[in-house]
Amino acid sequence: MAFICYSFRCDNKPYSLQPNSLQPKIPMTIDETLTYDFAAIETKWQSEWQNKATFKVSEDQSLPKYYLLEMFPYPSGRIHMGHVRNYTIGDVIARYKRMKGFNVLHPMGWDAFGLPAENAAIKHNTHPAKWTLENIAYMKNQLRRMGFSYDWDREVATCNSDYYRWEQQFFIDLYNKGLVYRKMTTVNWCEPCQTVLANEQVIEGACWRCDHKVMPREMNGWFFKITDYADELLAELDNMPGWPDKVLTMQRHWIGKSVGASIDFAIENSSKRLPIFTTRPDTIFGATFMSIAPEHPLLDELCRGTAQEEQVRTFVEETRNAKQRANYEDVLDKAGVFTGSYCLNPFTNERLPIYAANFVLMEYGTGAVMAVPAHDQRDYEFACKYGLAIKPVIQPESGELPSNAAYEGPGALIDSAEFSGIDNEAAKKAITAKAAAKGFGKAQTTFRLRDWGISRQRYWGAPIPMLTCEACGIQPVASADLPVLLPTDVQFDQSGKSPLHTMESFFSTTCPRCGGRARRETDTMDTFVESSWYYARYTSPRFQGGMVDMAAANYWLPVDQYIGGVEHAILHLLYSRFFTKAMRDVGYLTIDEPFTNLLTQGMVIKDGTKMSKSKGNVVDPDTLVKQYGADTVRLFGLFAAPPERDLEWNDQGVEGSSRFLSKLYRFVAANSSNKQTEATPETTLDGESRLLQRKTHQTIQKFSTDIENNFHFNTCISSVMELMNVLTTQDQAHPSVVRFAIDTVIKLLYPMVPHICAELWRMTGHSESLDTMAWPAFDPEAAKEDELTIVIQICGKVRSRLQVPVGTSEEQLKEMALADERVEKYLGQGPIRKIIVVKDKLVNIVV
RNA sequence: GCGAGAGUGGUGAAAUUGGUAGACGCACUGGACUUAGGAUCCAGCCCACGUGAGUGGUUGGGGGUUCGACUCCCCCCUCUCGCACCA
Repeated sequence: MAFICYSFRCDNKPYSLQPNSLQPKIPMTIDETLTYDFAAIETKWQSEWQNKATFKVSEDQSLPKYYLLEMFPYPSGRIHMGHVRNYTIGDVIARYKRMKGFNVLHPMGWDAFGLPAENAAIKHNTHPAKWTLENIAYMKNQLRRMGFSYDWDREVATCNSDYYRWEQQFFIDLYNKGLVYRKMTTVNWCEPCQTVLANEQVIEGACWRCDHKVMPREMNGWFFKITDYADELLAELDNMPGWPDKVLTMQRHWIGKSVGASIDFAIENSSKRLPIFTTRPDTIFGATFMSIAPEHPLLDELCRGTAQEEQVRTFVEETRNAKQRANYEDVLDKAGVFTGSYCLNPFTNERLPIYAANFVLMEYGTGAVMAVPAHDQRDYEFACKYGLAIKPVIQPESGELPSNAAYEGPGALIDSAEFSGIDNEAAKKAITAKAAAKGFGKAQTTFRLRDWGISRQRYWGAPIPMLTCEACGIQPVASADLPVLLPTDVQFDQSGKSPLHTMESFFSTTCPRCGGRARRETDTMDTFVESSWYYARYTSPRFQGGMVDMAAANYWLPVDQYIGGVEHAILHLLYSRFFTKAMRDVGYLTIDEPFTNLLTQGMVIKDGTKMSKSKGNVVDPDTLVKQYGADTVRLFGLFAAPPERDLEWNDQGVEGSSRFLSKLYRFVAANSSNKQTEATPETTLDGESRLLQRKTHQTIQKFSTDIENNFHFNTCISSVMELMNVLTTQDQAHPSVVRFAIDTVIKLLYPMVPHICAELWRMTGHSESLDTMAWPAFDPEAAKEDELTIVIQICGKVRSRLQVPVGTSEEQLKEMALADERVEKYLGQGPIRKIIVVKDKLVNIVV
């Protein structure tokens, strides 16, 4: 093939061809036709994709479907490198799956409700809707500029009433099913955000959004009964091989199932009973006292009139203050106080003093714990501090009981009446059974998971479709009255308090049941409610008959591949799983789980830490795209690290990617006259032609394997770089082989860098669209090596190498190895003990 | 404290079932072409010794299994993430 050489000079005069070996193999140019003008190319193809609606999809029963989804962004103003990485990974998969013959759903939308909009509105004296919509317009343009292949016809913005009205309907559906309830309880309050947070939104004791310490507060709020699904949410995790173990583990832990028993202890001189939950009913004969939470509702009654009453009240007050002061990491020293009352162990009738203890949590179990200091470390420490009895009832199989700690391991029961001698696991069942038979206990499973509190005291969210009638009490809004529109004519004050709370035109309404005066709920829903079902809405985003059109949902769902940050391992991913199950039970969906495969991509970091404005290490995608083009930015993000790992941003690395694309462009452009040649390789080839042909097929194989194997795009790209290195140096190869190699490179790289590939595809004379091209297949025969390098080891150390034809027998290899000069040199001393031959790999001679 | 994951050149990272450690990049060094080079091309590039051929060492540290270990087992160190007295 001929190489055209131009110099890259300001005067633009080509220099003459030089015959020496230093002659550039790749032409350099600023000639208009050969310059990689990424800006023009990218704009051109983006317009074409948009004008031709290339990525618009519909339900086509004749094709296998593939639903690819990336976590939709919050329209904060501009996209950041994390978005770019997330969406690039997704786009590669979407384009790749299309080439593999799938009908690919690849939608995009906006998680558009939320606090930043409201705060920005207060600060700039504008409206959250305006701020949000402007951000969406800007960011959408940024995404277009990246060349992502979305079906924009399915775009969804959750702040649109067309979206949230169905969420309100669903809220009512859940209310009617008893899966929504209202209660007064201690909630997590974030003062700067002026709102309540769900447990999942409290990270290390602080607000997930503003990082401010969360304080307890007594409040009324609406709850989703996610705990009704705790068992299913947990059990299904065992059946989700497409999710990373890390996420499965985190969810298991969060749901936190404990199997045990609840047992009622009678209170002395009272008709009331004190129920406890324990995972160790086998140790009940070792209970020597009772611990209850300072917030326990019976505490007041237990201490009233006793000598200890004053002390108890002081203790409760002090504990509350200490908890408020404490930091997340602090474990308070165990402390407690005798209440003055006793309860009775139902198995022994022993009197157990009841203590209020600061380490007992009211939110878990029953808020009361039977204390077995011999077999629980916390109780042990407490007993030591207050001089309470320690009574061992489990004997370890071997060895003695520890003298200065609780023994929490297995063993046989001792001093436990008729259960003595029984293995403790068997005793758990036997003791629970007896308690149940006698009517003072039962087997019980307790979860760590709490119900999801979704009331938010802010404005910019979906109104909760409930009201309180003066006569009928709490009522859902009538379906016919939906949506409950979020009013737009509102005035904000600097405090952040929601204008809805004082807006009579909004909250003043009538009861759908009796027509009397009623007050609307003025809290709005947690924005995580919107993101818990958007993936379902994308299947039929304009459907006016409900949340989803079931036919479309049945075709597309579940999501085949979901991609997003691991920070949502619990929050969003747990809520979405719950929503899918609840939607199924209401009758909107038929699936059990929303996301078959989950890819949690790593963070984009720079200088060792996550990019953030406060650290001043952010890289702006716009600047990069302007400087290098979208394809280069995409390529670098894919090449620098595998998707699940953190990506260290490196400006010089971006240069490298840019260089590679320029080189590719120049090379293909220089060879684009090679149009007439058939793109099929000839059957018998030799020399450089054979070498290039083999490398091409090997690259298809390697690339296809790596993309299927956890989307390891970084090694995919290196394999194409290797092919390019061969392609640009083997200038004696037959034009048809070169042509085939070039076509292959373009097809392989297309999902990653679609603009340049589309351009080169056309430049090389193809009339069909690359967007609908099939993924290249490789010929295993053509990929086969003729010769192999066999390593010769002596005692495991590499001493020599042999070039042999493929298929050389083990015997031959052995002979050749022993005949090798370099081997002889090493075999001077000692007899050969053994020779290990690994076919096509190595010969190891042990002396 | 409990749970999960990770430690490989100057650097980002590669290494089928245990079988040539460091592919592919970046940075760096030398050279070519140049008025110039931040473009492009050629070459070198794990460490130590040696002009060289070569020799020895090297995947956080220490042991083990094996003909052979980045890979498997045990102990230790460091880092990251999740959980936070869950009875």
